[in-house]
Amino acid sequence: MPPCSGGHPHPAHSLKKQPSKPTIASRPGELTIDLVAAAAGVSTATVSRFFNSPERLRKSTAARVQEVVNRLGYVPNLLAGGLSSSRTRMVAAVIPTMSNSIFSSTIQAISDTLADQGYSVVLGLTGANDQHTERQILSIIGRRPDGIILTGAVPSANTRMKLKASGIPTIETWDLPQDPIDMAVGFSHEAVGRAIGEHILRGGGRRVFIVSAGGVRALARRYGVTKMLVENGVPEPAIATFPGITTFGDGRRAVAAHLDAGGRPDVIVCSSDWGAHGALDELRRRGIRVPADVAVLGFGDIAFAGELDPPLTTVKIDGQVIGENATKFLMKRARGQNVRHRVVDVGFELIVRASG
Amino acid sequence: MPPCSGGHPHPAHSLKKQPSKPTIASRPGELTIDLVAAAAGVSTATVSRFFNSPERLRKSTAARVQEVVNRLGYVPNLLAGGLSSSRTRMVAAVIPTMSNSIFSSTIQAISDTLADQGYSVVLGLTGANDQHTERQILSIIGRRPDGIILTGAVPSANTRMKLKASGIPTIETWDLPQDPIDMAVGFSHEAVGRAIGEHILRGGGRRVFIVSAGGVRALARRYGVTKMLVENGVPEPAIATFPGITTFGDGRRAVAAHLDAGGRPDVIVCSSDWGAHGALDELRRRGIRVPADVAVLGFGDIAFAGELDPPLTTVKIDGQVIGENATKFLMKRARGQNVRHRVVDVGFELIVRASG
DNA sequence: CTGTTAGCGCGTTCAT
DNA sequence: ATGAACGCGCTAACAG
Repeated sequence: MPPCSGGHPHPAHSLKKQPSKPTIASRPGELTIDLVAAAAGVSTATVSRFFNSPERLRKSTAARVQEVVNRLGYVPNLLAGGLSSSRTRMVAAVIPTMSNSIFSSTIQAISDTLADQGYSVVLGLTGANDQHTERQILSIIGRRPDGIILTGAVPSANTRMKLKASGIPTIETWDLPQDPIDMAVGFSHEAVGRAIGEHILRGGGRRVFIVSAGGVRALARRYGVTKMLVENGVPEPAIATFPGITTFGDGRRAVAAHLDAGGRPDVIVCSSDWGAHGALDELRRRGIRVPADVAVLGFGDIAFAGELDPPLTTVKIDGQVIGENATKFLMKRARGQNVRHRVVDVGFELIVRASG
Repeated sequence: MPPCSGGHPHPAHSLKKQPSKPTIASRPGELTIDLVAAAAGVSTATVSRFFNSPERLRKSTAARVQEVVNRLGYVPNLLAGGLSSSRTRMVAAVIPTMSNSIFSSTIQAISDTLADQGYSVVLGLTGANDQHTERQILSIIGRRPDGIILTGAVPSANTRMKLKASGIPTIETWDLPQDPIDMAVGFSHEAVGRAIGEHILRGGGRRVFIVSAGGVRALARRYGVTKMLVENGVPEPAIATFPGITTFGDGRRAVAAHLDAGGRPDVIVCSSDWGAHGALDELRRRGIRVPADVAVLGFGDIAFAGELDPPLTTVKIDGQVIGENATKFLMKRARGQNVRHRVVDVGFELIVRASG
């Protein structure tokens, strides 16, 4: 290490009291709009317009700016832009986890629709049991996104208030809350449950076994199924619950345990296709035929649900449509337009295949 | 609607020329640090310190600020904070897609490790074929994150330059680039291929069929396998390639087509466990025994690889460890420390199960 | 331990 | 069609 590596080693003897040799907070080399403007021989406003409303520049001016921007490799600081304009071109997506999330199609659709318009997605992962929802949402509000999309996470009353107070357009998805924070795009989980119940009734099933996740959404579906069955004289289903998403292993082990304990179901309802997949697998190993001996129903219509053996009967939710609707809401709001119908029911589809 | 709802309904008759009744860019109700400071009877700096270095405040002062913050529901504007401090407390994660991505464990780990420290993750989805990598990365650079983590995406030479020029710490993951942009955490795909090749040699396989994705990583693995086999007198494998991730359906159909075309492999190597899963399924339908008639190998060790029938032999990468190492790098850099070994090989593990 | 003050880089009036 | 100047909300010296 050299004893003296350049710069001003002895600032102590600087003359007088320089009123403001300002502290350099940013990296020294940082390229700013002023530098670009100077290099192009225009004002900063012109460079700003070049990026935000190029149509208002004379062609020749735009070309000149373009050239300098390319040559210098200037990338506008969106932080500063956002602070100045209070439009950050960010939307926040709050989901429980990354892993085999049923919500990935929604996030993907949001990102895809918004990327063209220069928007980015900030992720808020709350954990399977929503332990960290409040913290994540606070941190997100601090970033002042142009919109917040909640999917899967169920905010506490306190958090809901903070969201409302923030004034940030908020969209709850994958559900139809009784009292929306702001806007909502989803479907009724209870209605899904009822549809499954009706399907079971049509098939004449009577000994129903439900493998379910623990959240409020899965609970609503369970409730729909059970209500429909009980109201029609079918005995109340047996239930196994798991925290978080029902996995392949969960489905397999739940079925194994139930059978080993003497259960003889004629219908197995799983709260995810993963669980149903595991159930199918366990049944096959035991030589129990599907659907001859027992029907198996899933939820989600994952990519290969139709390619399983036998193909899986399940409920399909169009996560992409949910995402697209959510961004439509956001874009409207961004344009200052008022959204009339603040709740959209995208429905669902019971896809009957060979498994039940 | 009341005809006149307060405020200054007739600003036209304001006296003289107010030098600057500044335009209100932000929402009128926006709560700022100054308002909080005033309400607490302290200076803005004190409120700032309350959030960023509370230990430097007298307990009683902190309590007073705390009370006001709670009562008013103040959430600091991280945009302004980031602009001022040039630390945004954001890290960007660039990945191809959300859906059944092998990288989700890495992103999850990054988010989990960083959430405590107030960091958020911005997502850059580039598409399966990296069409939009450049645009996404530019938009990300504009947000001045404290770090950029590249996983799966393979930036063009041009984009690599922009990343370098940006001065933002950048970590390439899930690979060991010959010429890293900055830092890297990953493993050698070619080495994985060689390990698979060795495993095949040990098992005596000679008619190998490879179902592979199209990207450069999968290509490297394929190359490793092929080289190892050919160097040891095994005929060059047959190959079927698919763009993007190899899915369940891809695996199933590739195997079906290969068999229908007269292929009689004794080893099937898939570039994802999904593909291997599909292959297993197709083989079972055709009454071909695994591993007696043909061995099946996967890649990724997805959650239920060990629960398939038969359990799947595959290569396990610890995506979580990759994510943790990446954030370690970033945190070191954030503290201004220099990172000594800028490339970490996390290795991989060949997990031999019953399928081959 | 606390207050004062000068920018951070940009969008946005308001002139011209 | 372009320029000048202010301030978005906050952090970081520095002074006390």
